[in-house]
Amino acid sequence: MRAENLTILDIAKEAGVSSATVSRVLSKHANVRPATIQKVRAVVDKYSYQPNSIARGLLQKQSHTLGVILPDVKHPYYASIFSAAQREAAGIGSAVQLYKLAYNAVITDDFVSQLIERRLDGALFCGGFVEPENPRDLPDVLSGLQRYMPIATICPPLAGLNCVSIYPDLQGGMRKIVGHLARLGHRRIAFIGATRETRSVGEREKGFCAEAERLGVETILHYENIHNPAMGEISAQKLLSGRPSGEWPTAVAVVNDLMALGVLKGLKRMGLSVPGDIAVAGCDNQFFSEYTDPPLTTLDLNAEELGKMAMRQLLQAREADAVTFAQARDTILIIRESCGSQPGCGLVGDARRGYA
Amino acid sequence: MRAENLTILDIAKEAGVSSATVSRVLSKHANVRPATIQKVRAVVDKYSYQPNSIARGLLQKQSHTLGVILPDVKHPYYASIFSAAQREAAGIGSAVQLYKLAYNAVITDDFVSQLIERRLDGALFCGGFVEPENPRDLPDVLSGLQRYMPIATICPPLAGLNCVSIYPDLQGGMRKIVGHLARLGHRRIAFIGATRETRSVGEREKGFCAEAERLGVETILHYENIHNPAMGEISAQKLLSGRPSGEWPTAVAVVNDLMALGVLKGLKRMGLSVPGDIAVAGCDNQFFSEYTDPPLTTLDLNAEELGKMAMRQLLQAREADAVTFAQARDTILIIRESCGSQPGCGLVGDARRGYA
DNA sequence: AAACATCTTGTAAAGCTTTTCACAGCATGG
DNA sequence: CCATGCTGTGAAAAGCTTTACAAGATGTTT
Repeated sequence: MRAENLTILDIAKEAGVSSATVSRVLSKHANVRPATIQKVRAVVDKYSYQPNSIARGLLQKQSHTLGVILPDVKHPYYASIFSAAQREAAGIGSAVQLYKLAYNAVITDDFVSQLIERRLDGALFCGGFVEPENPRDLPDVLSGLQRYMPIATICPPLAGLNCVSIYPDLQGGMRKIVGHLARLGHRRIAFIGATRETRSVGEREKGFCAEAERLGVETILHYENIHNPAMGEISAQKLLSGRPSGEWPTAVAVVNDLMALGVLKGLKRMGLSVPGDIAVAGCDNQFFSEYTDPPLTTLDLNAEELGKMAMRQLLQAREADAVTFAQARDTILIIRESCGSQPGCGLVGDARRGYA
Repeated sequence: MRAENLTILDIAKEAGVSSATVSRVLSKHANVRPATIQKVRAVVDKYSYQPNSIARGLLQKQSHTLGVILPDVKHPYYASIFSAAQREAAGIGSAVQLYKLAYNAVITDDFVSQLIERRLDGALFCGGFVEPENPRDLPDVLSGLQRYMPIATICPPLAGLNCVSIYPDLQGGMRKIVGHLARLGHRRIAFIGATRETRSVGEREKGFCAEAERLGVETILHYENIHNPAMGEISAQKLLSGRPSGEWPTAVAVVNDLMALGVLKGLKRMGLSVPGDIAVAGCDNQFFSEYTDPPLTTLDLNAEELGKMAMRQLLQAREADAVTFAQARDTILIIRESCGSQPGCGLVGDARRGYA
């Protein structure tokens, strides 16, 4: 367990050269005689010497480490983002660290201090804590962080903060879902959402309502403050038992697939068939969405692409000095069976998510 | 974007004290006059100075960073482990980094070098790459790493390697499943597994076969080399179409819930009902297992507990010098409906997995 | 053969903090 | 009043590497 304490000096001495030469051999090979390279290499290999990247980092003012701040890596959406971010960073030899922050947490100076102390090369924020509708002093806190490292968020741009911002076009996505349902003949559609104050839910609602109005479809909005399967089950029952069956929606658009999983179960438990009695649409296209009963029609947000792009931009932001970059990414409607089928509508697609 | 370059020296000068005093104020407060503390604090706050933990790490030979090596953080089992490890480490102010290695990869010296260069405080390995039945030089490579940092694995102890090793009692778990199925009257049970050479699959098989033999139950072993939902679907069809329907198993134990998801779909597609025609049991108790159709009877490995314990032991291993620690953790049979129900068997339990 | 360019290598500083040691000031006890 | 011990603070070293600069070696050109 005791750490080996070989330093570059030890190697240099044994090879009969200076530490500078060893360093040159180990890094760039620039202007060092082949014979010397060999000599040094031999000693390095003999002791399998590993340079200390902490010392290097201190000098170069780079930690080769990025921080990713998420509410819950067990949630498949965030897992996809994190995974993609990791791969992108690993591509240039950087590592990613996970920091967890409750979904609706306030980002405090104390939290930000952690990131600063570690002198990360960048921070990627993703979750409700970075997208409240009333930002309070959020931009201030993040601006403070930004004096030390570039930051990126996976949500629409925050007023008062110039940073990288990559996000799914949720408004457009919800319009696709409403359009799809309307085309199937639904005239009264419910939206089951969560924690209304976040932009990611707000955007959905906006797109949902806008398209519904455009098409003259009646809407019902239902909110819960947690969006997991269990709450989905409850919300389905609350939604229906709250009104006479004559006023029930004929279709439900759920804020995400996880919650939709529960909605499906809730409806089934009430003796309703999907899509026969009520159509259900989700959002996220998780790996399990293809295997629900019935298979879930959903919106693919391409979380991996979001994570990859956000990290890529973040890594580039180190170079450039102007780091304002905002981009909404398109979503894809995945039509399966939970809304009834509509062959030939031209929107069909499938992106099966795999495991290593 | 430009980094703020305030050092402890700047703070010391402005406060009219030495850097040593500032350091003392910032860390332990031991033996420094209240008036001085106040004076220093004021300056620190004024500039919101953040000490550079890289420099600290260099001196203390600690990075306050742990590495977790996984095949795929999108996989819910690994996500749970990672999440728990992160929480445990965060509890003492350490961060975790994710390193990805293909499930059946060979751990190379190059890979290990990454971890060593970063002088991590420990490494937690979890995945097929650390549990081959024929270890080749795996123990050697890991022993090399171990001279720099303690390591832990979430799999049974590897011959020739002394490290922390926390793992689910898969043998015992499979016995529970077989026992449950036998009690329900099944006399011919299939096991659908994957990548047979890994211990995690080997253990399952061993427990499966041992209990089946003990109870005089006939077994069918079926292997695929990938264990995802899609492959589950295929394997169900291969399993049945490969033999006359008179020789079909009446129950199937699947290596994990993910694959079981596909098995359920495959059986349904063949027009078979679960559990009516064939019973299905999974393994892992994922969040979605409660929401399949029918809800999946499965084995809870308590991945979070595994991750938490492994990380806890790993963190402790830094202190102690003897780091051999092996522990099999018990599993819980979660009885739902996919095997038919068996009320009053005394094994019922449920552990709903939540999201933040 | 001298002057100059190029290549190779070493010296030393820089990067930022923590910690050891020493010292000064002060109080306590004999 | 002196010896002793404690408290608070500073100077300096240590931790390990990279890099700017200088210098020596080698080769080329006139």
